[in-house]
Amino acid sequence: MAMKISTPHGEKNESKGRMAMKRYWLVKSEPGAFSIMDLAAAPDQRTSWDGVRNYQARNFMRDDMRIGDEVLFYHSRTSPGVVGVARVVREAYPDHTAFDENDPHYDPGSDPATPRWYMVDIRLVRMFDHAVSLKTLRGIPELQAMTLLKKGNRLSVMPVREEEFSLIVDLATQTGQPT
DNA sequence: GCCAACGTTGGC
DNA sequence: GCCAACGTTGGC
Repeated sequence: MAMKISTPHGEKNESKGRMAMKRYWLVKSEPGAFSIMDLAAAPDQRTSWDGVRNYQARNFMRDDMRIGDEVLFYHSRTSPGVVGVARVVREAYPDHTAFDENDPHYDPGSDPATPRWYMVDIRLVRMFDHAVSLKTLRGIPELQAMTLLKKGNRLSVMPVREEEFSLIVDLATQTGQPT
């Protein structure tokens, strides 16, 4: 009997011996809570992306994020914009901060036997010399389909198209960037 | 600091 | 299952 392989998106990215397709993401953080400077200063320039308490964001991390995927690091609220790139270095595992009643993200509904919340680990790849501001992103026609730019969007972990990722990295590399 | 938009909760 | 109330996010 032949083994059937299916994934949430119907892609054969786990067939044996086949290279998995690399994906691109964007994660948000309020710099007051955890900034890209904090990531740069962390041991091994690495952190667990804990505290996500939104099911859609959790599903992206738990079901779709793979080691090697690249991640745009976005600062929200304070001078909002993309400030650098990170990489997924560990795939989803239970977010233990949900079990800690002293943690601000404690969730009494999540118990260790059946964890409700998951996190991945990311490592800094590069910090941009010049942030690509939200205002700049809004001015670029090719980026208008991004979830990030949708009105009222509050997702803190979201997929990004490869072309969007590349374009934003290119913008960060250009000089004379309006801020 | 304001407030619109959103996700979650809970009464019914 | 509906939906009003509530707490949170995040741009401005």
